[in-house]
Amino acid sequence: MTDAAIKAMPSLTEGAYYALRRDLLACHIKPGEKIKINEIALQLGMNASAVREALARLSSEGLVQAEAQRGFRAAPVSIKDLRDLTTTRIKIEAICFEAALAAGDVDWEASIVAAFHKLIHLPEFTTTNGIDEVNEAWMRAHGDFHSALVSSCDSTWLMKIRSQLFAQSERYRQLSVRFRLSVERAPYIKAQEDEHRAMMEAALSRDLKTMTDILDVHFSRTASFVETLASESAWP
Amino acid sequence: MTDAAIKAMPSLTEGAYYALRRDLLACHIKPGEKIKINEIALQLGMNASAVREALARLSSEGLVQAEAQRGFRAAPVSIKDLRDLTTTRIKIEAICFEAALAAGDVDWEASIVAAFHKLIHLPEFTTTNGIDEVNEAWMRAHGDFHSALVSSCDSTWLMKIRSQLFAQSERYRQLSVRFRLSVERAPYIKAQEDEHRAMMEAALSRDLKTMTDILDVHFSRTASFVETLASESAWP
DNA sequence: ATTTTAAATAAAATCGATTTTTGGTTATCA
DNA sequence: TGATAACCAAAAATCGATTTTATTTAAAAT
Repeated sequence: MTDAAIKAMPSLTEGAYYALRRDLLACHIKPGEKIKINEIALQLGMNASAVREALARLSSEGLVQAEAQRGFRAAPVSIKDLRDLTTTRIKIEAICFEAALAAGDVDWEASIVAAFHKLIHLPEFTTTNGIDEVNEAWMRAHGDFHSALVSSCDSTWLMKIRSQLFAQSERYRQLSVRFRLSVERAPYIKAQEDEHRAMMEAALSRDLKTMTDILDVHFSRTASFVETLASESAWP
Repeated sequence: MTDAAIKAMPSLTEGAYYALRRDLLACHIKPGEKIKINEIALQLGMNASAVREALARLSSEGLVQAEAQRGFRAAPVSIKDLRDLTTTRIKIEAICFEAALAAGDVDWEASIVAAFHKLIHLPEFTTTNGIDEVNEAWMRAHGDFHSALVSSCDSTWLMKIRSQLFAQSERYRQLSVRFRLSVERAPYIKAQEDEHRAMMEAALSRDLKTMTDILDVHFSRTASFVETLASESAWP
């Protein structure tokens, strides 16, 4: 987030919140890393209090950990947490989709088709000077596609829970692409695209069972891809 | 929370957090009510910054609403929200219980039996000078019983979500007992006790289907009891 | 050489004061 | 009279400084 963008926010605290959130999701602040309040405040050109407040918010969301008298650190990652997160997401997303199905009309269907169309026309990864990065635009489109699938779900609470879990998993995904890859990426990308298409079709044909099955495969496969990379770079 | 208890907390912010949380759950701070930071700070004998930080945390939990430049207010209540919350809780609690069943051993069963035993020996309401209050001890025992039912669930994420929703619904329950009652309470209490017993039995006999059915009835009935009272005192 | 104690440093937590914004009130003008 | 503008008090947001706590480093002692 640029300085100008931060100043344009409704408040400095909010600016700090979004800036930190973005850095945390992008793993620019690494999992488990100490967050020095003064450093961040200096960096964002604001007072420490505003940063503290933003961090307090993020701690309730599970993106940072707060420990009394020793400040804040980026929430750690672990295989155990990734597995828990994944199984939980599968269940929550299925419930959201069930509700979405019940309330979904033709506009909902159209939004899925549109989101899918955008998604398949973007590359997932870009390679600059031999360094792999997730394509920001793809990331957004991917999030939008999954959101579209459940967008007609009218439960505020379910959607809030869902987006919280989604943020967590984004962090794991980001983490995985930061490492040099020994695994071949092409089949992974192919499988993912197939699953996205199958999800769209399941939604359009209002097939809950198929959708939940694909969601399970989709989330599980992504998680095990992340796990594979994790095992190579030794996190707990 | 007493002053001494606040000072004993690991930090002032944490003291403010728990004090505010308790007041919010007890509806001592009424839904939608403006929270004046300086007032709270004065009241708790600490600086406004500490209070702000606590409020920031609570806003992520959905117990308070934050609006830039116009501070904080207790999260509002509404029939719509209560209904959404209730259906969401029914689903989440069912998932938690399913996981608990899978991992539950005899210790788990014992903890349920123990929690139930404590619960039935406490009165839900106490009447002091004609004013109804929820019995603090019953509240705790009730929470403990429901926790016991899912205590063997090993998913950190599910349990975190569950406790967030539980806190929200406690607030609605608290709200309901603050009003003079036109509805007869005895049948409500009887139904509730029967359901608790049925839940225990369903857990002990490892009967998922029965449990989810009772959870549905239990949460729905409690919610409609709250709704009945709400309609008499006109909240949205 | 390793553990214990003490001092120094760095960071977090807290505070009191200042600035900014808001919401309400009064005054002014068409 | 009704709308607009200027003012004012209250509250929120932000800041800079102080106090407290943790961590590191150095010194002393076993």
